[in-house]
Amino acid sequence: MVRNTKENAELTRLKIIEAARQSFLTRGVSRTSMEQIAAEAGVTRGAIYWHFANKKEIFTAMREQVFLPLIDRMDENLQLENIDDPLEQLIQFLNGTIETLNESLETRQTYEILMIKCEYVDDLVEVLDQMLDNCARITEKIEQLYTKAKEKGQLKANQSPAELAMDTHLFFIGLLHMWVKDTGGCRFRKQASELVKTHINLHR
Amino acid sequence: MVRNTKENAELTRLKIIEAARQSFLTRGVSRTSMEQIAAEAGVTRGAIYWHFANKKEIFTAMREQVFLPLIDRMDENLQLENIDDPLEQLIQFLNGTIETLNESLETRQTYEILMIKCEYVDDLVEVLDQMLDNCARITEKIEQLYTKAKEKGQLKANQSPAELAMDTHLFFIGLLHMWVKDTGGCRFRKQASELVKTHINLHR
DNA sequence: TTATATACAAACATTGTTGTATGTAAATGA
DNA sequence: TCATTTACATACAACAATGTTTGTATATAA
Repeated sequence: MVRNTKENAELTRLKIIEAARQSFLTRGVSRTSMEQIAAEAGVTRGAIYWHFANKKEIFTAMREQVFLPLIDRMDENLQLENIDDPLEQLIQFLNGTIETLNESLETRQTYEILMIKCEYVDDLVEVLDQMLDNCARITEKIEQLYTKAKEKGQLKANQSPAELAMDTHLFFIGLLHMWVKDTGGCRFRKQASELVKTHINLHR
Repeated sequence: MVRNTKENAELTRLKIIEAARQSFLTRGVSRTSMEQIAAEAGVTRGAIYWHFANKKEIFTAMREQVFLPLIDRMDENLQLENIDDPLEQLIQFLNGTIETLNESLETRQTYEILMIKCEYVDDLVEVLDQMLDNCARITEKIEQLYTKAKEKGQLKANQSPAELAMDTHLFFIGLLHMWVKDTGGCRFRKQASELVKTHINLHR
């Protein structure tokens, strides 16, 4: 059988992405060859070059598979109307990300690849820029929550929402990095959500 | 001239490391070939293979050039005797790292390579482990400082030094990452030391 | 002063990798 | 039903990279 149906074709496309993720994870993005991805997916390079122009396109597809839904989730999760406990909302948003990491293998693996199995050079620098933009958006959202919290008197005095948001955001970036690098699973992964609560409570 | 003196040989060794750093920075560690490093250093691959067994050894040498002195600095900078303002000491320690990044090009470049131009696979995973160990040591030091601060009544009540240390450490990891990724230099690099002060003051 | 080790350069052999071009059977549309 | 895409597999060409080997002029030590 040389030609598959449309559905099967989409299936092999997904198989290729999955195979790429596994290969990226064990060999790193640069050192992974198309041949290795093909072998892992049980197809030939021909199939890959049919679905993707090059390795970067597979990489992008893999990334979007995880991040497009995540961005959607963020947008709906951080609606500002009808919030009666902004700080609790913030905790749940941050811990929601941790939860996703815990529950979804592909999310976990993709984060790990993006953080420590990928070199941001040439065409991939734009990916970094996108991630920075995303970070800026998250900081804004956090700041809005802190503003609400301040209005409701949840915060200690003399703390500006902007400063708090930056502090929380940097904390969370650090936490995510340690969470991902802690592949042993002992030091950070287990207590991550506790750390989030502690952090927010420092601002109460 | 085929054979150099000892001194000149050491000089070419350094030239090779420097060339590697430049190449790693622009092409990433994996995509950098020995030939490219050689060209950048103005020597042949023969010279490189004389001084180093492979690319990983160059990488390690580059890393040690920056991190061995840095660890020394940390050890002497965080002596616990005769501290009368632990929180101020902590601020100065953290900002000292920021300062080093600002002043030393090679430190800056090495950090950037380690963070976003390097894939931690195979033999390089041990490098990650070393970095995690180092992180743990730093957290300990920070905790000791917070303990001192608590003894001196510098902290708000009901905050454990261990929790504060973890919070500060994660904050700082996040800050360093954003500092490095902020190659434009606008968003984080300029206000980094202000952010550190703000963060610590949140605990006062 | 001479033998030997040093600090490389140059050439070699092997293997890996990429993109493309070609082939082809089956699915799909008219 | 037949022409045309589609969804791949296979083969090809060209290059890139690595590690090793060999060659060699010169420091250096004895």
